[in-house]
Amino acid sequence: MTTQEEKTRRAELIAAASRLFKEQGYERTTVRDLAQAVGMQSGSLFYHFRTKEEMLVAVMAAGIGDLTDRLEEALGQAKTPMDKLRTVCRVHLDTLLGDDKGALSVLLYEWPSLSDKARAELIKLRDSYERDWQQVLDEAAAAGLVHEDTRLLRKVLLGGLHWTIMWYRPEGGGTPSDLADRILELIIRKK
Amino acid sequence: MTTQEEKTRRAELIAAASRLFKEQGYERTTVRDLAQAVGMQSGSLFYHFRTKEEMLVAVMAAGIGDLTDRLEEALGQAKTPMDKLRTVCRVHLDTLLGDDKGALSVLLYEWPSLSDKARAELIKLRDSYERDWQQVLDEAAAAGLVHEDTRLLRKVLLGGLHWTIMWYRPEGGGTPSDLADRILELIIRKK
Amino acid sequence: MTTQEEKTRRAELIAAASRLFKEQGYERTTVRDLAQAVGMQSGSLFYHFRTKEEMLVAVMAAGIGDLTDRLEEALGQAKTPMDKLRTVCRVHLDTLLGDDKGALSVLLYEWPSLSDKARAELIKLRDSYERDWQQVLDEAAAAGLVHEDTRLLRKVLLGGLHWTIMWYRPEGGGTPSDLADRILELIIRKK
Amino acid sequence: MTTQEEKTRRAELIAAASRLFKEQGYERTTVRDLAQAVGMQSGSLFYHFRTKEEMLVAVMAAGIGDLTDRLEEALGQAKTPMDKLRTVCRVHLDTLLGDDKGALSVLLYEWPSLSDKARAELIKLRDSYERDWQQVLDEAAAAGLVHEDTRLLRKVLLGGLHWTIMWYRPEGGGTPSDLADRILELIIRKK
DNA sequence: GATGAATGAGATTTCATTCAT
DNA sequence: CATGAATGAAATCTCATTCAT
Repeated sequence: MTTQEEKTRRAELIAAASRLFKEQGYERTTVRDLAQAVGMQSGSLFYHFRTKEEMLVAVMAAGIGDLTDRLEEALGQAKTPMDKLRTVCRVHLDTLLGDDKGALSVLLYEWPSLSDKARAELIKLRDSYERDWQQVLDEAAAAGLVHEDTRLLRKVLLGGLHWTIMWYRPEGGGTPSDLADRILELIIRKK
Repeated sequence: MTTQEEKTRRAELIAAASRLFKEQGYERTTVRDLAQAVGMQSGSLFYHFRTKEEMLVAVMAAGIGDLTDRLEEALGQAKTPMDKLRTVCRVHLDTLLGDDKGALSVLLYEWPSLSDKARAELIKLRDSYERDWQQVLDEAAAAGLVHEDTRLLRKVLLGGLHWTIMWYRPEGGGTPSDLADRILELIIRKK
Repeated sequence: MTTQEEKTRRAELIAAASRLFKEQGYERTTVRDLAQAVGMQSGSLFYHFRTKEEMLVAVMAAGIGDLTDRLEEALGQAKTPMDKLRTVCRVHLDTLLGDDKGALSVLLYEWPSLSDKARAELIKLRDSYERDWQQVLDEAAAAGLVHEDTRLLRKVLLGGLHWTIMWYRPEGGGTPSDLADRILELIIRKK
Repeated sequence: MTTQEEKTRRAELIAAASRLFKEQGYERTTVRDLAQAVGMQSGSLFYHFRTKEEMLVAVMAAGIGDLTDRLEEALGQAKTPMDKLRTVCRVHLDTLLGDDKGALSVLLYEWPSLSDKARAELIKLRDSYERDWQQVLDEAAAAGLVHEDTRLLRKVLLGGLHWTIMWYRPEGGGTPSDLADRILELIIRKK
């Protein structure tokens, strides 16, 4: 029960932090902003998290964990290399640009705000996500769908997708999935 | 003479700010850090710049201005669409990853730190740079070298290039120009 | 209880600020002075007041509010026009020159230190006090006690009273009430 | 010649300081404001005045000196006690409220900004002015025009006149001389 | 006489964090 | 679990003043 509520409160906090860190940036978001967003006093936050950075880490970990989960679930239903390729791109943009809290964009753009220690922890999670991507790209390359330098392709394509957050506007820009498909077109080799 | 020295001092300050903002981020760099880097007292900074943000803007304006200059000069010597394509990518990565002060990476990654007013000023400069890119991509598409959705391609390719700063390491990664060529390969259509 | 303590702490701060602003002037009083006077760190002040100016406004509002309260209470016990006339003068000088914290003299002499916004808020309070004066003077004029240009008289007499703070010395100067009576003599017509 | 120009420059500075100290207050006026108002750099001020306070003293001394001069000249032409009474009031308000630079109001309202040492110097000048007033009031009392407690009357009347600067507005308020006459009415005994 | 650059002390304010209740 | 108050270090910025040129 207590644990239940604890989980709830923590989750609320992480959701609020995601949103605020995304909107205003980590450094510019104060502990008071965070507390106010969930209706508590700033001192109370420190019952749930030991430091502000711990909140940032929690947001990021939730972001990357959630993303990986979504990806693996979606990949389970994709059969062909082409299907899988489409899936990785769509899931990435749906998560990044969809109207969820924004944990993924915090992960990307507040990376330099992390201390070295915190970074190490998160790198593992990120690597696991990128491993999934790597597999999909390798299969696609084997099928002649994309350039065979898949390690480079992974980094560049992910970079291109990440950057969409700087310019994508839902109004008149199509859905994130549409955009993912159009971007994929740019790097697909003719069959 | 006076103007000369003024330029020198201001330029020194901008160079130091570029470096520090890149290394530590804008928010985490204090005016004391900045002052110390050029050997003055923190109060003296404000003789040259009215606010810390004004320094950020100066760094960014210098970064994008310098980049545009370099690009236009280099494009003057490029003849074919393919040459031009290679040029825009190379100049971009040389500037971003080369061992200069890092003004360009500050421009990219501290964009959210700007006030709306400051942003407006810089958008003009950025647009001018992107217009050059657009022309090159349009020519390349006309020659069948790249996908014809050049507006999207511009954004995605630039995003991919921008992101290299997150993972590129000079040791064993080839030169920035090499990397530019390899990235270009990923989106070039067969001739 | 909490409210009680809150009130206490805030009141302490206002009292200290009254004294210091009176003694040294608003601009020359630092927040460190203020904090030290109540035994806290300078940063802690900003838990209670958002800015230094907010403290000035609080001092002034307390000063004028207190003065109006005293006046209205005292007027309740005055019967004749002459009694009332004596009352307004006495209350004014007792408050201004009496050994309370000095909020009223801060109100008078730091008026130009206020921002326009803050001033507007206080003008209402001041007007309410001057309305009480106006009534008393009007009654006195009707009774032939003072010159009938009561609006001018109000301003000039109040000015004369305000200015006493520049020269009144308790030692050998009589009490503030005595002084009030003597000043009143200067403008009384008919006995 | 040099002395001539020196005088000119100094006078310019004092005039500008009068105006700025009156408009913004002494503490809120920066040395840069002052310098800019006469078209020089802030460092150059210190050739003419050793400190900022020295400028304040110069403004005040000029203010009180000028006032005394005007008064003594005007008194020379006044014959009767009543004439003289009118003269002291008119000269005072003309100088205080007239559209000159405002040195007199600076004298009155920035008095607390002075260091003790500077104050001592100015007190002499002020006393000389008040002695002139005292004589006029004494004559007037002897003639039965005003209350015989002339020392108190001097202080209170001067206070009332000083305070006009807080509320007098040229538009629709009559001239300063008119106002002086009306104020005089308030304290004149029946003829 | 004047300037431009710098100084350096100090101002207000911010904010993550602590802790008694 | 939460609060309200406070801490204290540090941040940006201000400004009278100095001084070499």
